[in-house]
Amino acid sequence: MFNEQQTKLARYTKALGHPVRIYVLQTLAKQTCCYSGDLSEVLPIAKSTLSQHLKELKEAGLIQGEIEAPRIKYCINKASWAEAQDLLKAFFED
Amino acid sequence: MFNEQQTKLARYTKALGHPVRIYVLQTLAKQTCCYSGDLSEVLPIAKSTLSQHLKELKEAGLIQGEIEAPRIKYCINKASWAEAQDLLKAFFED
DNA sequence: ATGACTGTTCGTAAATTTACGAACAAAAGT
DNA sequence: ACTTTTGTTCGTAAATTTACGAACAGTCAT
Repeated sequence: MFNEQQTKLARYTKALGHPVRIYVLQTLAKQTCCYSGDLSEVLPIAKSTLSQHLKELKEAGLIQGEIEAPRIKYCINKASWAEAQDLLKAFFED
Repeated sequence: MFNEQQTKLARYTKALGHPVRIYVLQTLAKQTCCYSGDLSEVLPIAKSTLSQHLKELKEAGLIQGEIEAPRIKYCINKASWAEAQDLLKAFFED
């Protein structure tokens, strides 16, 4: 029923659909990358909850985590980020 | 904790986060407007489910319904549509 | 007034989301 | 070895989302 673009767009926007995840993505997009702990210090939620949000963003493909023991450095996944941007651009340009 | 823009962006993207709602918005953005029945004929979901999705889009401000008895004509809410577009543009332009 | 048509609302159920603290795991430093 | 640091996973609970059919509520035509 739905084409690839519609499905992808829904997946990306769903991942964006929470203030915490918007904040995380803005932070990662501005500065290159950051650690989970950096976010945890600022955000008014439990570490475990943040971890869940990061997992969702990871599963949507928007971010990726690199191990930098004992921490994990999270960065934007530039390819997916660009794809989401393109899909949204096309979406609004109808 | 979150500013107005982040909250709004999350609200808009959350409303976009479902294939049915993406489809509806694309349809409304392409053609000027359409009736619930037109969508219902095409979409593989119950009328009542469609009605719920339309309600969500309405509550997010993205669409509006005009009574054209006995039907309801749904259209994009251009102001909110433009706002969502601007917020997303700014979001990706960081 | 009685049907036919359109779309919403209600009641319900299953799945998902959001959130927390506690427990756990991996790696580094002591 | 043991402790500290970092972050995930587990267990759980409450709220929300998605979906359906049935019932309802307007409006128009007969």
